[in-house]
Amino acid sequence: MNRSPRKEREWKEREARILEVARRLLMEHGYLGLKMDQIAAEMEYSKGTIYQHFSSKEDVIMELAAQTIEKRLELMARASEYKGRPRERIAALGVAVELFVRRFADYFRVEQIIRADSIREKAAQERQEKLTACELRCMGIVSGIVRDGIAAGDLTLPEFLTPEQLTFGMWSLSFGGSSIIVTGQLGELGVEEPFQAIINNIQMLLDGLNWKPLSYETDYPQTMERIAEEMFSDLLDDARTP
Amino acid sequence: MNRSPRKEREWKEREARILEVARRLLMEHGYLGLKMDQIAAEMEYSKGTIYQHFSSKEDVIMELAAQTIEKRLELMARASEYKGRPRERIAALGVAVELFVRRFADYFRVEQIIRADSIREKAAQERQEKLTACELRCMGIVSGIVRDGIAAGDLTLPEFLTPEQLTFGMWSLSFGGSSIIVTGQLGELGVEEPFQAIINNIQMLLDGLNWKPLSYETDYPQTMERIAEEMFSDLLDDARTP
DNA sequence: TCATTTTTTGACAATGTGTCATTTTTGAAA
DNA sequence: TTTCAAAAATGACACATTGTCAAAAAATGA
Repeated sequence: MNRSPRKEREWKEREARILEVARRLLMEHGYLGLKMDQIAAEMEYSKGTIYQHFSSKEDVIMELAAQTIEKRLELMARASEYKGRPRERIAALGVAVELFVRRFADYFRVEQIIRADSIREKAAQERQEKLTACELRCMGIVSGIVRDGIAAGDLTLPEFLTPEQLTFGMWSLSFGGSSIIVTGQLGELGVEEPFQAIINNIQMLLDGLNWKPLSYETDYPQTMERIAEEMFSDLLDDARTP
Repeated sequence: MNRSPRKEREWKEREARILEVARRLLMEHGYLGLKMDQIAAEMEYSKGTIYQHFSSKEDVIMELAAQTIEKRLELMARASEYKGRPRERIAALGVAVELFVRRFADYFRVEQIIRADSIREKAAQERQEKLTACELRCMGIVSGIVRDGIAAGDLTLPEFLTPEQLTFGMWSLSFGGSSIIVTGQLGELGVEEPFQAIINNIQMLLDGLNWKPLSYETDYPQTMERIAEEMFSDLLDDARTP
């Protein structure tokens, strides 16, 4: 349909700007408060033009979500490259995911929104698939490391737990915890340092499975500190002391 | 404002019917597909009457959510009464929550929806507080049992994990896992028996913390089976074999 | 320069929420 | 049984927002 040398670039730039504005407005006013008219106004384009890029408001949000997951996938992929024993690589993933949630809290809130029904359905097919594929690859990275651990002889799973089920467990802990954190209602509950709590709970889970080296045999906090500095220095700055 | 002997009963009955219809429509068509007009039509009342009970669509959903949490609190409170060692009582909570999610999957999806932004804000103040209070009491039940475990000498938490943080961990695992299950996209990921997986992961977590009796010292699956039959026979029927 | 194609625009139809003046029902006193 | 004021129910309406599309404007290139 479309062909153009530099037109293509301009088109992409504009799409990026739409998403930028949309993300800001979404964070400011929430799902119900995001208005297509307002996006158009802030962009100094008309609504019709926005609809040239996206088929609906939900479609915009879906694309924001896709960006989210891609960002996380990127960080996780980076972390999984860490040279070390499998359990240390899991710790590296922990660093990645924590940094992701802290540094891109807005991204995460978008993920929350699209999980609530209906929104997914109204988005373009293509975007949905992109998103599902990304999620799958994220899971794949984790369960790959679990299998590496088994192969290395560091981990023997009980017969009632498959690698996918363990992955699901860590995923649930991380996702559920982050959801609760981001949604707010945590302050009143007296949970200190919730991010650290997620990581510590995962450590205890892995200890329970006797995944070597155990948490008291290795200084994982130090390892994670090092990983953060070595692999994610670009994202670090103030995220450590909020 | 209102006073009436049997009027009051009729009012409550109608409110219950509104919620019943709303819940069904919400489950059928999702958040965006829930129309106040349609609720009115199915009720054979006019829209204005619905608005006498609820200030907005979001307010209706919020009340559905409050029912959700109340239901869960009820089941959890029942489970916590189990006469046994603290870790067994945690297992009882596991039974309760699993039954809750399976038996009241629709309730849970509502909880999902209200976590996505904005909806909360548009609901009546009173309903919001009711909901937060319920959540707090749910957490309280769990951390109470954790403290009982410590007091009984069955559990010694490492200095880096408070009872609230452990509670937060189990909560995240359970909530996150249930969210992922209910939202669907699980089939493609190759996770078998996800409910059992949640429970097993929690068991491994508690083993990692050395909470006695450890999972291989006691037949927890059998214990849970028994608890289900003794304490929750009214909810059991087909929930065991889906 | 001007004809043709592409892009942008914003008025508009469609849909839905929440309100409120008007109508209907209720129930107690006459 | 009739009467009438208070309470409850109604649905037309005002308003907001989405998504569309014919018309206007801009870009292209001969």
